[in-house]
Amino acid sequence: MGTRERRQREVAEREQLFLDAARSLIREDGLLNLQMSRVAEKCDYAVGTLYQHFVSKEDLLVALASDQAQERVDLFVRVYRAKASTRDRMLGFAVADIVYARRRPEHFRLLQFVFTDVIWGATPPARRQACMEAHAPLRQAALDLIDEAIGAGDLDPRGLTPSEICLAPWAMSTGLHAIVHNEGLVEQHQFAEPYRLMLRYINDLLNGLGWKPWTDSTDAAALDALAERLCKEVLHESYCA
Amino acid sequence: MGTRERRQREVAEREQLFLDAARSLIREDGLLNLQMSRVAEKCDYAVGTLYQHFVSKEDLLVALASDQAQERVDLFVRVYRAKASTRDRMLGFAVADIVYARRRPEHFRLLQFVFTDVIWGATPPARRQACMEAHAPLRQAALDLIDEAIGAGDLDPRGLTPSEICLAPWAMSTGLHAIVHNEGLVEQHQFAEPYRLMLRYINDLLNGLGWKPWTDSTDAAALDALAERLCKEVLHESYCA
DNA sequence: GCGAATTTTGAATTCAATTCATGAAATGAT
DNA sequence: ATCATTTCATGAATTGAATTCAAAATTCGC
Repeated sequence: MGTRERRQREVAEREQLFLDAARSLIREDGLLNLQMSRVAEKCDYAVGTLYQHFVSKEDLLVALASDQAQERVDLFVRVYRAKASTRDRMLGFAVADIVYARRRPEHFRLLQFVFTDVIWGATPPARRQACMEAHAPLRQAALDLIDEAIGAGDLDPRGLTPSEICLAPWAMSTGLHAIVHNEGLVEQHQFAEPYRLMLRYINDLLNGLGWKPWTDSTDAAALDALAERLCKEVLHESYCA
Repeated sequence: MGTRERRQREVAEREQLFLDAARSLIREDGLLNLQMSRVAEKCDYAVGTLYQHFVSKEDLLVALASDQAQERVDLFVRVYRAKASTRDRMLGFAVADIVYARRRPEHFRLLQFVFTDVIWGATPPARRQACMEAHAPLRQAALDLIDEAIGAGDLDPRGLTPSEICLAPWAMSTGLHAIVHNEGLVEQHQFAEPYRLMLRYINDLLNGLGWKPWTDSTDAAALDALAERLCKEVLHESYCA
């Protein structure tokens, strides 16, 4: 009978409603001021109902991070499938992140917060697992591309596993997002265009890793053009938003 | 009269007492379980007294992060002053961080947490300022070294400012610390020796940035030897602890 | 030693997260 | 359709930790 399924769907819809409400409240008042009762109120449900979906505030935050991951994954997959060299596509992942960071400025701040051990450690294992799984395709896309590059002879792993190679740009972009999304750090040091720098650094890193073809990092125009092209053709979005 | 100064010193000592107590409680029970009343209790003071030093829990955490920075700064300064090529010293900063991360495993987790905008945003401006200043020498050491390298012809900035060059390894190491110090990420992907990888990535990055002399990243033994040497001679610490 | 000023104290307050007794709605057997 | 049963939604009440603040203790200047 379809009754159970309908109910299941309604519950899923309500969960999405809560997540959207939380996201919108975070945009308005910041993560700092998010209150569970406000989330419930905004959806015209009692707090108890909210707690049937998320056993704690941490649970809600991690669920939200997982939910938002899908959109980022979609961008990564499009880059992975793009018609371009392995190297351009690797850089393209960074471009995808730049686009995504602009579209959802709160996302990386949320990610940074939930991956803090204070929050992560207070989150139920099942939810953590789901969050890891929601993000896994990002890594997988990078790993697949690395495999492809090795297979095509574009990249000599020189003793590293694909997973280890993947870690390098991952760390670089994680670190940059963390630095950029922190008021106080940027405002103090005033990096003109941190994300433009990110592309250059990753390009340098890929050169250092020996990913062919070697590409001149000095040629900012060429990097911009590549980013531009990927944004337009692959992500259907303008680069300088 | 020395009365005021004595009192001032007593207050400073007590502040240190609180910070040490907080650090020790965090080591025992984790950041998640830190309670202001416990910190006060552990020092045999009333909570109110604790609140004369730190206006909020966030304030205490940021103060703790600032306090711990000094030790890390000392390591950086020793590396900066070491007798070694500019390039070896740049890598040496990473070695210093590795040593420091081993000595104070909680430090990077705390840093990651306090630089979260939830915590940072709830911290009084004066304390934030102090925290930035406590960390500034790390950056300064790197900047000085970069200037020296450019001056000595070891490094062609190729259009980047020293500050921008500095950002690259900074982001890389920030990102790696964040990934490494997060249970769940490492445990899942099982990177054998993440910090050994860090040296290699930074080495690759320096190659990519064109920092001379070009150094073979494949030669793990050479990197280990350098790390070993720096640990022993400069940091007076064994590398494989 | 004495009153004013400063500091310390910890019980009381606050405030958001979380629980749970209650009643409402859905289900399903008769 | 009716009633017993289970399941679900509710929001007032509870909890627990951060924070406050009036009273007590201490220090200071004379």
